[in-house]
Amino acid sequence: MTVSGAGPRVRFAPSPTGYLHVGGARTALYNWLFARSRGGTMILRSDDTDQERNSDEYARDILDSMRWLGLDWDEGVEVGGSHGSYRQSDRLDRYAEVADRLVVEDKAYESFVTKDELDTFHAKARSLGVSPAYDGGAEPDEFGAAARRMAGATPTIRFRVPRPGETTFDDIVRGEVTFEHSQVDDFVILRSNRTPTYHLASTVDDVDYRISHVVRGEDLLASTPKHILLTEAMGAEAPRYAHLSLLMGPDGKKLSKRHGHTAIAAYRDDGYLSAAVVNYLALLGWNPGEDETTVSLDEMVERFQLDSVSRNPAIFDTEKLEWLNGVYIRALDPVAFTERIGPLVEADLERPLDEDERARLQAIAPLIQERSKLLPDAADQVRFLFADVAYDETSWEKVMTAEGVPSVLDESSKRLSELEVWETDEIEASLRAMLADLDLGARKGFQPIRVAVSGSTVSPPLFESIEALGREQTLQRLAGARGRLDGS
RNA sequence: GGCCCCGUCGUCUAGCGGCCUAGGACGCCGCCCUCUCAAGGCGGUAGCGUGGGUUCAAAUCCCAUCGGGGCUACCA
Repeated sequence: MTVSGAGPRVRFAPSPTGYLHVGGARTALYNWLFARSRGGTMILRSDDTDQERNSDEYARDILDSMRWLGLDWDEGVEVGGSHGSYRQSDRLDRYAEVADRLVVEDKAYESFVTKDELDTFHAKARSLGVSPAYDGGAEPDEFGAAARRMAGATPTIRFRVPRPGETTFDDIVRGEVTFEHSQVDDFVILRSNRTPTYHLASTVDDVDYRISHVVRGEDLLASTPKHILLTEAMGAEAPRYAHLSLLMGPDGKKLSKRHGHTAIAAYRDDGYLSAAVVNYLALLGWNPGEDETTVSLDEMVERFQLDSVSRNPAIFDTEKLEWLNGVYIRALDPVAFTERIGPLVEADLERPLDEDERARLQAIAPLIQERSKLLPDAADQVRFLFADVAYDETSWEKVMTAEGVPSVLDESSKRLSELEVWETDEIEASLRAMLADLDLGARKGFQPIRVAVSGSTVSPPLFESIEALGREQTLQRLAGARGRLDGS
């Protein structure tokens, strides 16, 4: 029996300002693994306070991608929960209320300083080589703030960072980290349009929703003292933090579009299996132990340890992902595999497969299954079975111009036409007998047939392919190749 | 510039003072298997950024240095 509230409460809080990318997905995964391995609660929150950049399309994509990866959530967007809305845009009043209360308690104050003035302040500080923290002390004299206040301008609300002082916290993956308050600006918590900044909204939610562990990207490490200070100002106890290192591109730079796909959905669309993606993501910063590489979500849940997550930034390199995808494709049940590739084959052919074709596809499926790293690879490999032969010129040049090819085509055609049973074993026996009679090696003898039948030097195993193709088509293609030879 | 984080094969990582002649996986190379291509089997290539310490002993601890990254918004 599960006691409510016994385990940790974690949240994944993406902003719908972009697709769910691989870095975010890894953060989501680690949050999920932590919750699931500790009997905790996974919460999905939408940090949608940036009106300008939000979009429904992104919001949709994030949810779809999460579900595709198999990462579910117990509370949050679309599933609800006992804490009200899990969309920050629904809680704007709450954030303003907290900000106002902090002002009343003198833990925050109204500020009329403009962004430009502060930029100047920071630039000056930097040129002097000193820490650039703004503490509100210069207001209102040094700036035009007094005038603005008199003119009735709407202020921002800034948090009053206690000075002097420092904030230290014990990060679960990084260990003890300390920030001097002299490095922390009195930061804006409520904009002049009464809208909350990330720091306020995120912190208020973490407090209100009783988040016990904040697992997020390292880009937020330096913001953590702000969040802790805010939390304490609200009279709450700060959660434990775990900052995950960032994902890099192959060149060691921050991962971005120019390194290839960063959106999870793009991997799904390219024919990756979610199990492979999730497995690969898990490996980026965590190892299952026992020299193991291939692990299911269930196995990960069993072994996951947040404090053993790596501190090193990891480079996202798709080579290993591709290999893993191959592993998962091979592990698929043949029927399931056929069901996955069927639609891809039909899309490729731009027509539906009929009953007979489906059966033939199912028959060769196991053979192409072990030859596919990506699902669409499979469609490429079986195209010749359902469409007209398209000769690959390089392949043709390579094998069809050799001596003795005409006789191989003629002879194989003759023998196959005389075959009584159209089955792989019979086909192979007959063609091997032909090899012996013609005194040809397997390579020399079979490659022309392969090219004639499949159009390429690379194909699924020949005899099975011939069986799947059927006698009529096989003979027709053998003759077609023969004709092409004579014609050229 | 300032503050903070990080530094083991090309890549992801194991390692937490002697078990390290540094292990595994991907990649790459070779061999085997073989009707092509894969898959599979076997073998190989390649690394503790650098310099100082501490210690009988350091990849493991300390310092410095170099390198990479993050933050430094009325963006999240």
